[in-house]
Amino acid sequence: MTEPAATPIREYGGIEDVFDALRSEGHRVTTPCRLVLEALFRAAGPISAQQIVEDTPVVGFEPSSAYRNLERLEQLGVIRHVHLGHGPSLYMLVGSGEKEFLLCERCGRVKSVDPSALDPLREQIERDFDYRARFGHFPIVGLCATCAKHE
Amino acid sequence: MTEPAATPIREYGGIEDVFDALRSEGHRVTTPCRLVLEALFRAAGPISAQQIVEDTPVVGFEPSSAYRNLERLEQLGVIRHVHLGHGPSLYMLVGSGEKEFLLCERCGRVKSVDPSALDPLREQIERDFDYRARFGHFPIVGLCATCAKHE
DNA sequence: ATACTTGCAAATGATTTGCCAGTGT
DNA sequence: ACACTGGCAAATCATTTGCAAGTAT
Repeated sequence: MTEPAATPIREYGGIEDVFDALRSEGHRVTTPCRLVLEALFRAAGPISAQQIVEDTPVVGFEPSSAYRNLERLEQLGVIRHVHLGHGPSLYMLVGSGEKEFLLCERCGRVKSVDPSALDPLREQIERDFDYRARFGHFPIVGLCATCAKHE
Repeated sequence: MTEPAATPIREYGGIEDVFDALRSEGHRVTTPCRLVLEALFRAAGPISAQQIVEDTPVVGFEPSSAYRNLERLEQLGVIRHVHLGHGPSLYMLVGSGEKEFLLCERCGRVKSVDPSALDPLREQIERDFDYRARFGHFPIVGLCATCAKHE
């Protein structure tokens, strides 16, 4: 692994701040760490570890390194992941608008909503079942309007 | 695979009816098919393919056969499965009280509830998001009362 | 300098598939 | 009889781990 980063990501803003924050907390900002974060900054939405590696044309950038960095960054609260049905975990940056998800298990479409939009639901679940529901890690799964009609 | 079935399951009632139903629809009731169904009839709750094989001391009963039969039986509507967080799919008989689930992602505890208990929730989700939520295949995930306190 | 990280290969866990032999109807 | 199934081995997919070599601080 000797190539420079694929693209300077400066224009997305913020990534250097993440590097600084990591360093100031005593963590090392290594090449794979940077590549993972750059891919996540580049991404339009939640992406898999495999996508992160594929979207990064740097020889020697290994899935295992991506996973190790994803785990570390998640523990540090920089990123998080969601399980959308079957399929791999999808990772995203924390902070850029916390979201919770509704997944259509027929067409796979994902609706991202503001947690506050689900608060009434959460309250009802809390009241009825004494559970604090969270839909940011595992989404609400069902059928979207379109697919519900086709059933 | 030449051994007789591990245990006669007659006392659980109903399994012979399932065999008859399968045969009358032109499906073959083979040894692995019986073993899978027997394990599911025996089980207290949803169990994994691995548990099914482990709970069945019949040499030559292979995971692949268990999976093939689980898939078939599911397509026939005899069984279904749920994804409880990480970990393998858990299979159960259909009909013996349809349930939907709430999973505590901290302690792993699962609460099974009658679908009707979630209908108000479903209505709210339908109203607010135009989604028909179903929690029988993917549960509601969050924190149970106990774990919510410890957070 | 040195502890933390990596690259790479091999292991893991859940599940699937290929293929030919076996069996339920 | 014969198509549907099974056993078994190997493949797949997502992810993890072991370990010696590399590197960020």
